[in-house]
Amino acid sequence: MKGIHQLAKHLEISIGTVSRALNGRPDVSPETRRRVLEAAEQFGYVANQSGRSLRKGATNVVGLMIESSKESIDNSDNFFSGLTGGLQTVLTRHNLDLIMLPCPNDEDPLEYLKRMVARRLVDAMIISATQRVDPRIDLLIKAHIPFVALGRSTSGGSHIWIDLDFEGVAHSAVDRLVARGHRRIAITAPNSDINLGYVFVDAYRAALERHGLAFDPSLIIRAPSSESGGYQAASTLLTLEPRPSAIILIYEMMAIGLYQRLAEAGIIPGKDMAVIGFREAPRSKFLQPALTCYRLSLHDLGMELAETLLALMPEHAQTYGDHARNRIWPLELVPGKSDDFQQSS
Amino acid sequence: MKGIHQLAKHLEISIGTVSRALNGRPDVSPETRRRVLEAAEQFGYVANQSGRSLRKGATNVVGLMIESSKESIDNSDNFFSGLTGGLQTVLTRHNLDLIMLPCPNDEDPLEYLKRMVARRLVDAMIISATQRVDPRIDLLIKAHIPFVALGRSTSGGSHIWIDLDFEGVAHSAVDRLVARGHRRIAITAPNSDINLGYVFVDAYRAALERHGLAFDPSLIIRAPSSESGGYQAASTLLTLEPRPSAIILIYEMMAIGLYQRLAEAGIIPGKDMAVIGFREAPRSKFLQPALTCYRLSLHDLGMELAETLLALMPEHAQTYGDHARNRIWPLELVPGKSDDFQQSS
DNA sequence: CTGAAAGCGCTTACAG
DNA sequence: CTGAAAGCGCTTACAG
Repeated sequence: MKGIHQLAKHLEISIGTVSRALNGRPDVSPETRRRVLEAAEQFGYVANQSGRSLRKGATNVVGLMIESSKESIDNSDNFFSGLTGGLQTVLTRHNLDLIMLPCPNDEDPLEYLKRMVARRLVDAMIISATQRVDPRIDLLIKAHIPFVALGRSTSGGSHIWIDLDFEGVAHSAVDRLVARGHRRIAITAPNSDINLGYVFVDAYRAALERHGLAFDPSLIIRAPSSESGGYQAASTLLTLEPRPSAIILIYEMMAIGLYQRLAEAGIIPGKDMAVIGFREAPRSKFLQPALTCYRLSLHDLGMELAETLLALMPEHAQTYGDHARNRIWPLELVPGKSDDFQQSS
Repeated sequence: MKGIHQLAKHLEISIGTVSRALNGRPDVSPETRRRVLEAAEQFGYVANQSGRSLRKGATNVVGLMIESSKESIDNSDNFFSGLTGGLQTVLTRHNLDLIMLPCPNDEDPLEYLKRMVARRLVDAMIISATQRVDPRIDLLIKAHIPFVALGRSTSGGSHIWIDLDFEGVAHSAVDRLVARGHRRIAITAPNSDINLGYVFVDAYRAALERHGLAFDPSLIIRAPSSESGGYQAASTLLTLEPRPSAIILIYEMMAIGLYQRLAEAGIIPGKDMAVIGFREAPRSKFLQPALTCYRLSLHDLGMELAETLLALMPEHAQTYGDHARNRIWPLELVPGKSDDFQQSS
């Protein structure tokens, strides 16, 4: 005999009463509850999740899908460990556990997600690194699984998402550079179909237009979102004629490789070339000169993400109902020295 | 009606036969199997994990516990995304899924693990960042959960672990520096109770002894295992009298902050100070001068970890039985320029 | 080769 | 306030 039966037998009461006591039901005498709680603690009894889930039709687990094959994640500077902290702060309050579901590199993300959803391992889901066209969204909608997409997409439509304010960053960066006299401003863009690439490029274009600057497609430098990608991007940058006087990066780690490649060419960021990075990362502050970049609280973003997800879960909808909306997450400028370079035109 | 019943009804056969067909049992006619597989594919049917787990007494899920509060992990250069790839390569072959279990910062890791184990969310477990005294190990032994510890510990005893070859690195680094004439060699050590700190310091000490060099406790610089920790460590280093001519880092990201702090003091690694880093990281190669460090394949380590774990799981023990042993994982020297500095004594 | 039935460990109406 | 019983969705002896 094991599990709840064993505990019930030891206490000489029924398993129903044990269950009720453990689950905080009101219809249990204080004395019985005390005995049950005490015995459970003593024996380290915790309800078997499978039995519980099967009966309740819910797992009390929220999944965060991670695609480690996506370089944007593989290299991201602990984006997820920041995020999970915030998520858990909120989820824990409701006895929900967070698990991370890493999609194997050699498995199709859609198939992986399909499998996870069908198995009912989790009650709700967060997906990230949304693609321009992302069938995962259609799948989750069809499966009626509560979910929030971290990142916009052209897929889906009525689903809920939270995304970083790429437009705000693009406009802020372009404004800053234009104010310093720059007119040939390059940007990097991911060479994948990740949606943020489109958003960023479009916003950059709009910002240029606002300043009456012509859009030159050759100034969009496609490169992997990694340190090496930054190195590659700098190499490309150096071949452009006439050479741009400024560059905006879309991804935090690129600055590291870019600085290196520029140094090799004898070009000093902030002196000979204006550089604006993307998200502020622990590494950023050790770049010389300090990188101008944008700050966001991953913990707060994680909390918001959790609250938004809860708003979509029937059981918690009333508490978090007002969070069930799309949201653009702001980033705050952190001025550095890397864009000090003034262009005399 | 849902799940297997729905599928069985549609096919006009019993749920038992559907289950047998889906699970690849031999006692199903080829024609029936074909029909079942086809219908399952069409309807996207996948067995509910809770029902399955409850009946089988196994979840087919392996957990990897992550403590994001541990700075050694929080800052580690995507250590885990490398590892999970290797783990999944092996686990997928046996239809086991890997989930990552991030312990919330504000929860006691032991309590968290206890809860996860009691709930029977996973069949087996990998724990990492083992402490000198690590009650998680005793817990897992007592619970009879198959597990592998990534890292040694004084806890437990008969349990299975895999650990990096910190001794090998310490000896190799000291040998290299001594050969270049260095006699005052500092090392960094974590300021937590993580076991690798003890192993590393002991090996460093033994290596010094081997060369007839005196051990000076003031040359052990305690600092957080992060970029900032490297900065702090360099600050401490600069205050030591007489100043050490070489330093060995225990953690890959420290080099970044250390380089910065040394630069501020006008000290060039490889020229005025010999520096040897620990694990080779994507960032390392963008350090100037190139950091001498040690390489390991996280993917291979992940695979070995998975094979070792499988050896401990009753169902797979016969296939992987010979993997059920402790293992020191080797690292390979990657010579850079950061320790070129010769000390004329 | 297939079906009917038991039972994995829980939670929750229902009856008392 | 408590107990007895049903049933969540599966898998697997068992019988035929």
